[in-house]
Amino acid sequence: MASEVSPRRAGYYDVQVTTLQDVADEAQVSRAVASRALSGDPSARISRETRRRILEAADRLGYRPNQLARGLRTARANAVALVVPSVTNAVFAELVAGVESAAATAESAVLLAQLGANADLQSLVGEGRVDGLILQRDEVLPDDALLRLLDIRQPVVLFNSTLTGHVGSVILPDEAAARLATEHLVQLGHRRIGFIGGPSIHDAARRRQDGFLAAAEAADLELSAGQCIPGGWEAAAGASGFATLHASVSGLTGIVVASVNAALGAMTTALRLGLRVPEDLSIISVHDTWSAEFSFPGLTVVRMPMRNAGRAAAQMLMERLGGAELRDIVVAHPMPHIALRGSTGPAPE
Amino acid sequence: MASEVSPRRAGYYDVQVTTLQDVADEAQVSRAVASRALSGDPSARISRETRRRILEAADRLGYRPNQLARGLRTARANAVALVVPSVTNAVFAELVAGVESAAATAESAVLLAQLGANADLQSLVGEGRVDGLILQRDEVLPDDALLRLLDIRQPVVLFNSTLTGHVGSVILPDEAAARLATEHLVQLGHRRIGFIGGPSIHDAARRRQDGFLAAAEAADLELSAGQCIPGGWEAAAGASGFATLHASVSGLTGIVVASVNAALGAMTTALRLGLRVPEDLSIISVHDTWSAEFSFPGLTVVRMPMRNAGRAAAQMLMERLGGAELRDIVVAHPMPHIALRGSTGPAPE
DNA sequence: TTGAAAGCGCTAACAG
DNA sequence: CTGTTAGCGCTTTCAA
Repeated sequence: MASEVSPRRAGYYDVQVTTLQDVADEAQVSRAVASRALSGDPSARISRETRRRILEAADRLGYRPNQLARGLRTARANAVALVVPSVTNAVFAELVAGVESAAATAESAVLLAQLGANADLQSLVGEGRVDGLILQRDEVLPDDALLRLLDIRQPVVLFNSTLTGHVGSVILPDEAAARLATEHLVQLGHRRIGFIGGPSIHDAARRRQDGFLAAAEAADLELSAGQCIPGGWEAAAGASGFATLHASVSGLTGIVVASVNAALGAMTTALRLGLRVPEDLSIISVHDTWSAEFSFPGLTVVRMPMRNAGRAAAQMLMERLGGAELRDIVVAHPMPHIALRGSTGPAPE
Repeated sequence: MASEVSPRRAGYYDVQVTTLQDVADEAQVSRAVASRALSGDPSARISRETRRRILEAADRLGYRPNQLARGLRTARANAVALVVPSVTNAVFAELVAGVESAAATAESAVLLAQLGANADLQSLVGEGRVDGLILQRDEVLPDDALLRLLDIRQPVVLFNSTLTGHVGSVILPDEAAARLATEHLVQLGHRRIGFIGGPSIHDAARRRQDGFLAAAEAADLELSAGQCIPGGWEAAAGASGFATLHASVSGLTGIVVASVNAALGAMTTALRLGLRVPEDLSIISVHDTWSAEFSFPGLTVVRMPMRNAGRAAAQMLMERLGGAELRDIVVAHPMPHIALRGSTGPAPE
């Protein structure tokens, strides 16, 4: 009874897969009915028996819809792209997980991509492979260049950046996180606290600096020039940032670093300079990764709701594809909270 | 003169993009000619003047080919997937770069994906989005399950695994790397050297263990039971591996760890146990990452030709798509070599 | 409840 | 050298 999977014409088209037609043949119905039955749309009126036959046939033949054909027909790729500066950055592990979980709910695939030097979203998004994207800007692209980059037909959700002229951002509670980090050191008795920020181009970096400054002011800390400096997100930036800080400001007993990779770089530099952590110097940072857990000493960090932010970003994008408008939202749940490890301790003396 | 970009029918198809037809209209030629001119195929005989007009029109209209339509027509997605256990693992940074560079040469896109618990290559590859894939197996999937997973129509290049019943692997010089690492410790005077391997399920782990054992034998080291143990690729595995090793074997002055993340976990555990690195214990590992550079002490590692291996994998896959056969190859260029950092030093006494 | 037909954007065979 | 035509696999009217 089971009919053969139809052989395709030879020639340019020789990838033989089970098509909808094969399923329809097997179930003795037309393509149209098979399509409706498999779409899962409950409003499609199909007899119980026919639907069963079709589903069985599809199952027996191992049918998978061709997403290229489907996408061509419906003008929907059923995929979104998650674009980050560097996919191998452990900071993104939970972000990716959040995005994937929300996308899976909407039966959309997630394509990961890096925002390389030859940043060209057009080639990614302009060729129909994705319906929209979630983008984390990198350290170097200035606002106007980013805005030009975003001048595409597809919706874009910015991850942890707001941009004048663009609506659709998912923002983390950066200010609160940096404040919390600073307060932690203050509570441990630190009075001379330095701050190594993110790339000054990045608004998240500004928010974290604001958080540091607010907490410093609230605690009545005096900040000398050069005690609060810009840096970057990566280890090298943290390393050179700490070297600068150490050379220009004396007597620091604690530092807040805007991001975890930079903090690891800063801590290593401090240790190499002969400082003891946390006896001489406490270090705390924002974001959690396995590398913070497995550094020595373990790095105390403020955990951010990365997973939920990723989920929110994907959800908002999906809703946009369903017709809703993009908005700017803050994901503050769960609130930033401290993962206490070994890099912070009481201020010396 | 410039004609309007044609408005599409309203309805389900309302994504308005510039199509080939628009370019053809603008250049006053047929779609077919426009297609040939834009394909870049030099054997397509088109008058210089016509080609110029078409290229200009495409440029003026910002034409981008719809890859879904193209893929549907040619049965080629012009994309390959790179599937790894965890995209955020820094070990893959160079692998990704290598794959992307080779894919770019073939004008193929690279889609990154994680081999999650719900490992289902079918949904990735069976729906026409990619022409083939490069796969790095994870720690848990046994051979037979992997083989079943690979039972797909599209070609698969395995990264650093060989598998009976599957041809098409790109292998690193694991044995040489582990041997080199061990020899490095021997040259520093170490005689009691432990080994924390990868997941025993993984043939790369076996090769690295073989390298360790070969070097140990060549140097006439005596190995007591439990001195060479299986572990895993990640930090937690290295941490517990070291704890086991430390508890069961006394007097070790050096350890070789099969992979860098695990080595960082092992080193941290050693430091937390009060051992000094490298004064009491030297640690060396295979693979390089920024985290090895920025650990304290810096982790001495054996660098592997990850970038070239990635490039080779992608190249082989592209050639397969062009009709060639898959093979099993070893990428040993540049040869494994040591990046000397602070975690290794002369044996104590 | 089902089927016939059209067509998404593109490329390749073939004819002119 | 250029145009006509057909059709990749799918979904969605529209008519039966």
